[in-house]
Amino acid sequence: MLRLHDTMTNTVRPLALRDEGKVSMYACGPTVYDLPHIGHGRYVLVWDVVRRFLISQGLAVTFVSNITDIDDHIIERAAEHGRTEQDVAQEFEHAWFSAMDLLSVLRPDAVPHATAFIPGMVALLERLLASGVAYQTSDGVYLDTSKIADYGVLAGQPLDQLRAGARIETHPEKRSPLDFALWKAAKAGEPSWDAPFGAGRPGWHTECVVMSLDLLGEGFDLHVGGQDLKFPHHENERAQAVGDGRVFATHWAHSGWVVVDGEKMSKSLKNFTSLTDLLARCDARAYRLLCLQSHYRAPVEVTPETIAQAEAALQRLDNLARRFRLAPIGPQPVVLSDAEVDPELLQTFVEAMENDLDTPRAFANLALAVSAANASADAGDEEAAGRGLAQSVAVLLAALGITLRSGLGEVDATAQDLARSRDEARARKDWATADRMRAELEALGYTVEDRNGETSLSR
RNA sequence: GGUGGCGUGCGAGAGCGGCCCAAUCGGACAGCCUGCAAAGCUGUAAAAUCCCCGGUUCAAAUCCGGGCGCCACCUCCA
Repeated sequence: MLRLHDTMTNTVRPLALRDEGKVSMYACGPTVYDLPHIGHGRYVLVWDVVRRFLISQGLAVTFVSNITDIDDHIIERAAEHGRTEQDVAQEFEHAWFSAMDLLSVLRPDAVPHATAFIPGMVALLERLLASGVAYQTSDGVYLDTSKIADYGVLAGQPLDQLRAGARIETHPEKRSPLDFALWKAAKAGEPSWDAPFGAGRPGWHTECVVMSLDLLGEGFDLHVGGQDLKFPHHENERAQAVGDGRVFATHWAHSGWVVVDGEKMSKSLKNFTSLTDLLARCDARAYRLLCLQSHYRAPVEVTPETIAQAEAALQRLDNLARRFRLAPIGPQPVVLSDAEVDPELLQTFVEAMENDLDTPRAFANLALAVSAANASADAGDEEAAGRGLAQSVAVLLAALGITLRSGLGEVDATAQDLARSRDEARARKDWATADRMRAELEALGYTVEDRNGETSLSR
């Protein structure tokens, strides 16, 4: 079983499944008020890899990830552009999923929208108010964090320290600076929903509890997200569930962030690139590979240079697929028990992955297999051991969400003729003509390689 | 102020007590292969303080203590 770092216990421990053979997993999704940026891409890739790996091991994974389609940013953006909140949310949700598709990130099994779960949230708040865990102020409903016994477990610091560090603007009606808004009372011109405790809209932390518990049930297996969601967001989600007397996620995992020149990529530092822009400029698989080559909890440096390095590494992998004429696998998930994979390679792969998702080591092992496959082909063993290894590499990469491209697609008639003429020229040792034809083919966008004395084309 | 983390070749980035004179990828150079290429393989240089100092140990990049430097979280943030 996969062993993952658990934020709550600060240990690496095996996933303990509520139902045998089934994994229930929740990731906080985007607030759709702007284009996704590279940091979103990384966390999404990390958890997609986890999900795919669990599936590859034969587990039935239910993955839920929400869309926050109402919040301050969306309202602000709508007001700026004279549009409705719904309109803004739809635009950026569309941009989000376009990017996800380019990245080969599997769609969640369910994509709950906050605005579709308001009644559940209202019901939760009524219960929390009734039991005294929440209280009402003139501008909404707040959670009384002092009523939550182990508040602060995810933050990993003592309560008084959290309070001391709280730099939130003072709010006279809040009982503690740590208390957070569950419901924001309606303001003129802003969207709102009716509720017994006054019209308004939900606070950010409220949606995820309601949606995750609704769709996955109490005590679901794994709640994931970026490190910066640990506190306050995840802490506050959990506080509401605990305050409601319910068992929340039993395992919490957090991924590291994207860094530029050693600094976290963020909007305020203006050092971010939108994911949409990145994917327009590079092979989306390269970004996945770059993320795979570092550990998911460590920061990863994303610059044009590191992307170019990953693209070069990918090229070598694609070359392998071309050499052995491998059929593409993916992007749908792979179940490894159904695939033919070199047993030794499979074992090292699974061992690395199960060890807190050691993708760098898993990839290093695959790279070794790539060399071995090529070497045995060089030795004239193209159809036996070499091919089996190459195929195994392709399967395991597919299990990580990377589909190799052989580039051996349709070659049009002109190119075929040229290739044939070139072979004739080469047979006569007319190198000048042959080289001119090679240049022509390259100009047409083909990669030209001589294989077994014949011109081999790919692109 | 508190909490967590990090510091490994030219770049990225593993390793977390012996198998490390430090994986893997990218880059450089050379050889083999090729008519020449491309692809590929092999090898070489690159970390002689694995930030520094001290300690534990038969054994430390890895553990402990102390420095120095950097980052993040404690506020919307993946």
